[in-house]
Amino acid sequence: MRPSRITAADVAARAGVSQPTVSRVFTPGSRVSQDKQNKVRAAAAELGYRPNTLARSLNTGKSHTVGVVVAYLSNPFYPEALQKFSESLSAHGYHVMVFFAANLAEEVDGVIEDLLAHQVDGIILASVSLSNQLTARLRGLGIPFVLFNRGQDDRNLPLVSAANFEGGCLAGRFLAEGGHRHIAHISGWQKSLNGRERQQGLIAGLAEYDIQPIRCIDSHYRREMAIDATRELFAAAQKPDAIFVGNDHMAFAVLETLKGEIGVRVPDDVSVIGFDDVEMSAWKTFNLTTLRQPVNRMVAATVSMIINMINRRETSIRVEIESQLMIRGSARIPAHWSQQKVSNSN
Amino acid sequence: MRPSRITAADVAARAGVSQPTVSRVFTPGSRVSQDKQNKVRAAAAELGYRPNTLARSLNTGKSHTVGVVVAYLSNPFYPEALQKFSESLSAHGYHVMVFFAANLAEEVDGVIEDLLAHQVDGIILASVSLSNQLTARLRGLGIPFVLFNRGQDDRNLPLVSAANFEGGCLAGRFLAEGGHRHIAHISGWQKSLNGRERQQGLIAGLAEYDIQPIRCIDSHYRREMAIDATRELFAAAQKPDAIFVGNDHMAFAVLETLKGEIGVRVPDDVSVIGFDDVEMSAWKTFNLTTLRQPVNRMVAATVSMIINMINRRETSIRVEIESQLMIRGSARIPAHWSQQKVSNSN
DNA sequence: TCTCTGTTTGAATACGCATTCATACCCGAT
DNA sequence: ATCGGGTATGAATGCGTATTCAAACAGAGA
Repeated sequence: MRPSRITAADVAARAGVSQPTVSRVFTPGSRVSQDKQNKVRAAAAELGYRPNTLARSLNTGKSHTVGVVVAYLSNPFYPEALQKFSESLSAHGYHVMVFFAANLAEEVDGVIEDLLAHQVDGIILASVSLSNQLTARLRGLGIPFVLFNRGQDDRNLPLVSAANFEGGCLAGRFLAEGGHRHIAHISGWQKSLNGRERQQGLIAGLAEYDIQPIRCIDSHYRREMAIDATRELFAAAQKPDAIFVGNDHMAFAVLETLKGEIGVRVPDDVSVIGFDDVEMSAWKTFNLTTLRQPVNRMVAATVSMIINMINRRETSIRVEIESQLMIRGSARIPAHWSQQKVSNSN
Repeated sequence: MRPSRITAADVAARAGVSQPTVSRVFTPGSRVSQDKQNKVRAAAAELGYRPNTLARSLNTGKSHTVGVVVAYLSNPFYPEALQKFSESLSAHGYHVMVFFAANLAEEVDGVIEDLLAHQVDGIILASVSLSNQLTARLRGLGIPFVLFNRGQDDRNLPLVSAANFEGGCLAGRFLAEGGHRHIAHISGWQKSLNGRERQQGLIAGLAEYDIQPIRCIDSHYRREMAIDATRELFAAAQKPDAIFVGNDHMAFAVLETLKGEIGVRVPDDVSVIGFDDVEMSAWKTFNLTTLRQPVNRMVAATVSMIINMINRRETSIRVEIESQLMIRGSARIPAHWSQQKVSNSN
């Protein structure tokens, strides 16, 4: 009644060979005479045999499984990334075990323990932070992990992210050159490196024009908080003429609030710039000018990094991918900034 | 250098007991004297021991892993569902292995083979169809599976879905009573049962008022096709005064096209109703009247169904969950239809 | 014909744990 | 003191595969 009743031994008996021979037929790299190989394959096909991955993993010590931990999926950037992770890892012969963990340290730790018990070969942490204790533990166990889109203070941790600081700079310059002078920032979580770097980038970019942001509000990458922040900005005496938002997900909420509730025009009265360039940003409804995080490239880099680490091969440990400004309609376009092309090799 | 160097035998040695005793300590249901139990737990803690799930699975025959196959994540209904699946299954002690498979039969088959090799205990197919050959195979192997939100012609397959026909009816009645007479349908994929049932429901609902839809266009649940369909509808002589759209994801595209491109007002000129009630539907930008598919309840039903099947317990095989009309602002509200409450137990 | 490489192959074993089975043990009842 | 019934424990075994290791074999060169 159990699945996979038929074992290598069954196939061996049917094919008139030994079990190890069957094993070798299904193990790339092993040599078996063409004759026996045919017999084995025939017998396997007739019986519907598939090698039991669990047993295989048990004595190779490699599960060919990668754990992907993600905080949440309501920001559409992560579904996009998750799907690409799965597809890319599958193409490399790895299976994906997904876990969700909000950024509570205990929760993450529990999930990691779970993954360890499952003997995953590697772990990808998408937008999830790791306690120092846990990174030490993982290192001690020699199990590779990569942070995706979420740096930490420890600059030695393997990381793939966009060039957040430069992106922030770019946003700042673009807004400054667009003639804005009262620029606010609805920032990503300031306890995440991403959030801080983008903010610092904005400040640096504006500083080149001797501008300081009129206000920076930490909205934790959360939609509701971004809405509140928007209201707050426009309740103040000095209202902004531009808002740089920590990610697209919040930027949508900001746009909505500006147009639907506050009643200002975008970009005529207020310019808005986001960060991520998720698919929705290009929708006519939002038409959001934003800094692209090239998901495909980021995922590819992460996957190749983790696979290299699993195989104990040399690999770069930190990859920062240039983020490109996608100029659309939500922010005034400075005269001499040409509309940049959308790269197809995102 | 390998992960999880320490085994039950190591712990046993350290605690001065036998390996089976260690095993029993970590196997709920087994009895061990309090004395040894303490010693074992202490030793395990000191050594950082975790039972190796692979080895455990190998001889229990249960991997405590469920495969979740999903077609794509660009429709936000699926990320929501996926996250809930993962959380719910985790809470029940199961791990989730995700796979993506477009609806090409070969692709799905390959993925399933992969899952079988991994000895998953059960499979959830979210919006993915199964070839007859494959369902037979799975049945033969005795491995449970449940179709989620995607029925097939074979009415004996385990399925959880919303009441699509009734939902379609409801949409039809609501539009008819709202005074619309030129009602079009931008439908979901007509090769999926969902898509057909919703359409048939609409037709039946309208029939009660002696109305026939002026047009039904199959847009395959695809955004771009929905946009084209919208254009097509308004290029015709007889333009619709209401559109029922096969899911929210397409409805957003329809709204966008109506307002931004065709230049009609919603709901003044045209009413729009969607299906799903994804989170975005409640955003002020869309404010979409739609038929709710209660994700939480659907996921809970699916999970309990699959777990019952895994444990060879009695379980209902088909669950159809009532879909509730969420009245918002994208469709004219008939006089005597009261604003329905949003159930919190979604 | 004989020896010597090089290739196939099977017997034995290990991977880490759960599970039978039999033994040792304990306490109360006789 | 003896016995019975229940519990706690360890030795042995098996899950399905990959991997030594040695034996069997084939062919080449002498």
